[in-house]
Amino acid sequence: MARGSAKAPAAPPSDLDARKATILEAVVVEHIDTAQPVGSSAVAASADLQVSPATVRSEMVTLEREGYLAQPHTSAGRIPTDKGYRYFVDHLKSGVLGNVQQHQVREFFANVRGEVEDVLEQTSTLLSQLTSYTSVVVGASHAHTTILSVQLVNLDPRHHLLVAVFSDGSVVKHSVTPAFESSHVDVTEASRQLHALLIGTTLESTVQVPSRHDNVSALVRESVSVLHAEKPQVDGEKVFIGGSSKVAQVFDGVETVRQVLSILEQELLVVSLVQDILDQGLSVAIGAEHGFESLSACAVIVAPVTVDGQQAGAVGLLGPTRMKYREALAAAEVVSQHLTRHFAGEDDRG
Amino acid sequence: MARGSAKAPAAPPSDLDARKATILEAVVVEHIDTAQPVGSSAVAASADLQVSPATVRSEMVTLEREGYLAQPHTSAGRIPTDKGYRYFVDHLKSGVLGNVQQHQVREFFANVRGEVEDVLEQTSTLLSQLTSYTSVVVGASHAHTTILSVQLVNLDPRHHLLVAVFSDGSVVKHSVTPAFESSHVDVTEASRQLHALLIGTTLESTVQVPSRHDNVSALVRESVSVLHAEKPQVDGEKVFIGGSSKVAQVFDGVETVRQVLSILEQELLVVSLVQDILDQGLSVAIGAEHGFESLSACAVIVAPVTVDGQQAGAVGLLGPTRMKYREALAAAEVVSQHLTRHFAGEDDRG
DNA sequence: CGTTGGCACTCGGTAGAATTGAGTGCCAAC
DNA sequence: GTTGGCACTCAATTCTACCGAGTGCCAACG
Repeated sequence: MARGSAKAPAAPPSDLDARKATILEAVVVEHIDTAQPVGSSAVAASADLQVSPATVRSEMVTLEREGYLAQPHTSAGRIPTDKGYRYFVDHLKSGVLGNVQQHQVREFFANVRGEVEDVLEQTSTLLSQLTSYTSVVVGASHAHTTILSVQLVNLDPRHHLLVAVFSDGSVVKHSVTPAFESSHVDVTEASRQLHALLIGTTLESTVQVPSRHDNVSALVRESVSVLHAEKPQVDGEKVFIGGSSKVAQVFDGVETVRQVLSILEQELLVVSLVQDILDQGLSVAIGAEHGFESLSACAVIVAPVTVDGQQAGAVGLLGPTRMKYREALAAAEVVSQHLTRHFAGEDDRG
Repeated sequence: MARGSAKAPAAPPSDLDARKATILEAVVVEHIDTAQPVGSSAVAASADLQVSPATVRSEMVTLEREGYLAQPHTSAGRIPTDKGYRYFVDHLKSGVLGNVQQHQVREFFANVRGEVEDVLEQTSTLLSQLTSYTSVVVGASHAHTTILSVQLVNLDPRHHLLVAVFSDGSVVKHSVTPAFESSHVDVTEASRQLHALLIGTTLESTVQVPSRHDNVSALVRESVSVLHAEKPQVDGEKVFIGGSSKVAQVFDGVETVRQVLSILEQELLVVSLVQDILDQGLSVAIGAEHGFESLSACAVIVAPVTVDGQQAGAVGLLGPTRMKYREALAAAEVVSQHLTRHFAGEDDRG
């Protein structure tokens, strides 16, 4: 913004005139870099607007009154508020990844192979290394994928294992422990029936379960219900968190570190955090924009990963509100695209 | 030690006389409690030995000379060295868990159900809550368990999924992506052959793979090799880490926190750390006793979990060298026993 | 001889005072 | 509207003094 030689006063979509915008940007950039309050003279020097510190100062009072900047105390420089960061991010020209990092990403995706889970896990590590922030990779739900294979395996007379394979290559296992004992033959038969019953269905489709009262039917009923109960529980979503040690470098204050780690421990929270942000149509959530009280010192960047046009997962980055948005956004963007392409490629490779 | 009315000078297995031992113990206890250097008068007051601070002091110089204690600086109290902690731990009468916590553990194991992985994960959370330290639960390797079921599922013509179920209820999946395309029929046949070939074997046993050159045989060969390659890779060991946020509370110094988290991120390291300690026959590793440079500020407590007398996993706790050994040891002990019993119970429940 | 009280000494931690300096707000002048 | 000048503010730094916990040493004591 205001970087180009904008001649028309065609103000940016928001309500700041060009000069205020430039000043705000300068403050944000500088503060992200130094973590210090930034003063008028620094702004006057850095930005290419040819005005004196005094002028900058008077603009700053306005910016402060309007909530974009704050002063830790009188006689200190200004720091951006969450609103200030928000403006900055909204008006950010999408950055480009550094060459080294671009190379690193390409390298990674050229060589990565193996199970989806492994890829996602490694991706989270990659993303964290790229950015020095903690990364989050949320794996796709397989709610919509069809079942390719179901099998009931007999562990012991009243202890069986239901194993289902989905068309996206994911495997779900669940124990089935009915109150009655079953013979090997019964289990095999149940397995056969389950196979016939469930192949080609999704976890969302309803199936006609047998209502007879023999052991085999009971096994089948229990298996089906166990399998379908799986869905709302985890929705098949896996979370991979990379670089949680970065939290300790990037935040100051033990208490903040503890709180952030504590959230990261709870995978369900992380999933819903990421999903919330995506649902809001955002790619960045700053401070209180996500509903998490204890993450108010954080900014979260997310980028969806799509398969067949459907959102099937996401990558995210978590850092302090003064994180390097340009780089981090670029990294998340690039990685999510590569990931999307990776899965697409995998699907039609055969 | 020295707590009981020991009449004989039957010294403890190590080389400290009773009074030195008492003093050392007092210093350790106090320092664990307060995190401060402890002085001679404090020791004289706390321990039930009826001597003056001066005497304590003169003993302390000896203890320091012998490497059990250290002084942060002149005119400060003493701090235990790793050797001091070691002595303390070696002579620790095994403590008992608090009532509340005992109850909590019993409650937990009475109600816990579900897949092994879930149990282990929840156990790690439990253990961390019990102790306020970060916990580690290492899941059993299934190298020795037999294969109950093998299946090759056709995802697309050159993309298949090998799913194996083991007698311990674990499931392994692995993609098989041969260079050639295979029909559905071929895959089904290969699946059938694999089943016949592998059922009842372990990952360690060698099997006679067909040497013919048709597609099906090739599929079978590739599947078998892929499955057996699984073994050394991960050895089926899963790691669950609970309460990593505790790291931030329990250690001081951002750098330490970062280093510890950084280690915890690398699951393989954690596994080998735990295994190393167990292999040494220890239940506690203090400071440099485990080989990990960056964990020199830590103590690690481990307790094996056995199934059928075989070590099949372990639980662990990670804290600062000045951790509450008695409680933590008791917690690890109790939880590992419960876990052992849990798995035993599960096995013969049917 | 081991134990003890006494005592001088050390040195980190704290509290207060003085100082510095970055940065502001205001204002008069351009 | 912009600017230089200027008085003012206040966190951070430095310095000083001092306190006191704790030590090491020693002479005396049973």
